[in-house]
Amino acid sequence: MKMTPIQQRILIVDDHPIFRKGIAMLLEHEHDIIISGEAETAAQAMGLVEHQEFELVIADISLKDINGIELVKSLKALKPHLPVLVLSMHDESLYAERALRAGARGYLMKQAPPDQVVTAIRQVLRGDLYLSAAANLLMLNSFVTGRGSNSKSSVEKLSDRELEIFELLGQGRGTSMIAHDLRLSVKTIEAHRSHIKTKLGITTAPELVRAAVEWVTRRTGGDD
Amino acid sequence: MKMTPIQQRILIVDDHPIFRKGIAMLLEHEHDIIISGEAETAAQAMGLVEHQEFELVIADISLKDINGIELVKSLKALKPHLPVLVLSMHDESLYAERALRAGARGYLMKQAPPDQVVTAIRQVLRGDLYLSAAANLLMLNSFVTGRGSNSKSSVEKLSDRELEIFELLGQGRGTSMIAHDLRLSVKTIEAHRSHIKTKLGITTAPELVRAAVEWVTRRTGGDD
DNA sequence: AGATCCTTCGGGGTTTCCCTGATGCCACGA
DNA sequence: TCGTGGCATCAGGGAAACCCCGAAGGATCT
Repeated sequence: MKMTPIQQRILIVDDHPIFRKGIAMLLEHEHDIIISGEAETAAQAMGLVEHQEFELVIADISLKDINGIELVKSLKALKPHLPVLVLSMHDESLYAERALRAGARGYLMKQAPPDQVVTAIRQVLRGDLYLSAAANLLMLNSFVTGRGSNSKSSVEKLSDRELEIFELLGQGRGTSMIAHDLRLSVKTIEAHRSHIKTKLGITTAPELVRAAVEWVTRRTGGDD
Repeated sequence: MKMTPIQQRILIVDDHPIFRKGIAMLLEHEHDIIISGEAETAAQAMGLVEHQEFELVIADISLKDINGIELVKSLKALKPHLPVLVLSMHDESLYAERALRAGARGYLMKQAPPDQVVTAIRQVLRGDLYLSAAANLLMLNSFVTGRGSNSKSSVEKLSDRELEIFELLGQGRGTSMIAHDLRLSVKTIEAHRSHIKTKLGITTAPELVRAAVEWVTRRTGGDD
């Protein structure tokens, strides 16, 4: 019998098996923490959360079915007190802010050193917020300038849902495909497209796709 | 002393520490394989390869300093017989072809199941090529149709007119716009689009635009 | 309590997409 | 010289996407 009275059960949501292994390895020597669930998609994650108890969810931003931000919202709706730590692969303050607004309790980039990851997990488990240093600065910046103002890359002005659709457009997905992915009406996607165009000052459909593709490749294959 | 006569030394190049841990965990029980080097950037990797001996390099596509493809080329220049296994986040065809052309001996996506990763490592160590199933199909497509002389970026197969239209598509021009620009019938542009899609192995309209945009941005702001 | 987004859709008209041809043109080889 | 085949040009017609309207239920902020 050990001294550890309660083990903190964690659910990992990430579509990269190797990455999940990495987290597992990090927590190998933290005996009071145990990974008691893994999911590759948001849908799987929701299913697990419904039937099992967890003390923490670690979720990636980019999942296959839906955006990680949406997953955070869904989780909040189902289990308001279940803390979520959000991981993202390529920094960007954009997602940090959205993640916290959606109810996440922490935000961390995957480039973070291992000890920082453990720190973040412990901090969120304790009930605190965790923001990595880089995200921290950017958050401050965006609070000072007055919350979602203009000076940014104008993609900032998109809502969560709009951004999600913008990204899918940038991956070469068509309207009806996206509607199917998100289980929404084609009409809804059309409305979002229209709103995105307005916000970005774009007038034609092909220009919208071009902007989306360039934005996605800039953050996926880019240097920034 | 164990029976293992030679340990295969591996260098991992990836800017995500957690991911490197994940690979390490996968190879924990493969006693003839050892991770004897880790690097976060291409520059670091080159430094290590100069001073140490490795039997295999596992490299991510998206690094901080330069593209992983360029790293493969540099490694080939320095150690022509050192095999490289390339990992990538979530795209598929675009980089697989480039990676192999640059001299990589294998291509794998990070979504791959753990056992597939081990298989890939062993296969490349043995001297074989490794292509994941999804990449496989796309490569076959481009080799079979390309056969012999070219097998270039497959955009080479487009006729002059088709290439012209492809470029305009990549600039975000719509069908009717292009028709007007070139003083042609909309029907003609539609025919060209259709032919381009066939030649590039593309099935949907949005994918065509995405391919065109990526090609154009790579050509104007590009690397190779 | 009102204003303002966000998100979700429908109607209806216009445009684009896509499949199936069809017509000249030109080059290459049997 | 006569196919054969790629290239460029277009039409018809049905399906799908796009675009301009409107609208309703929520969330948030003032």
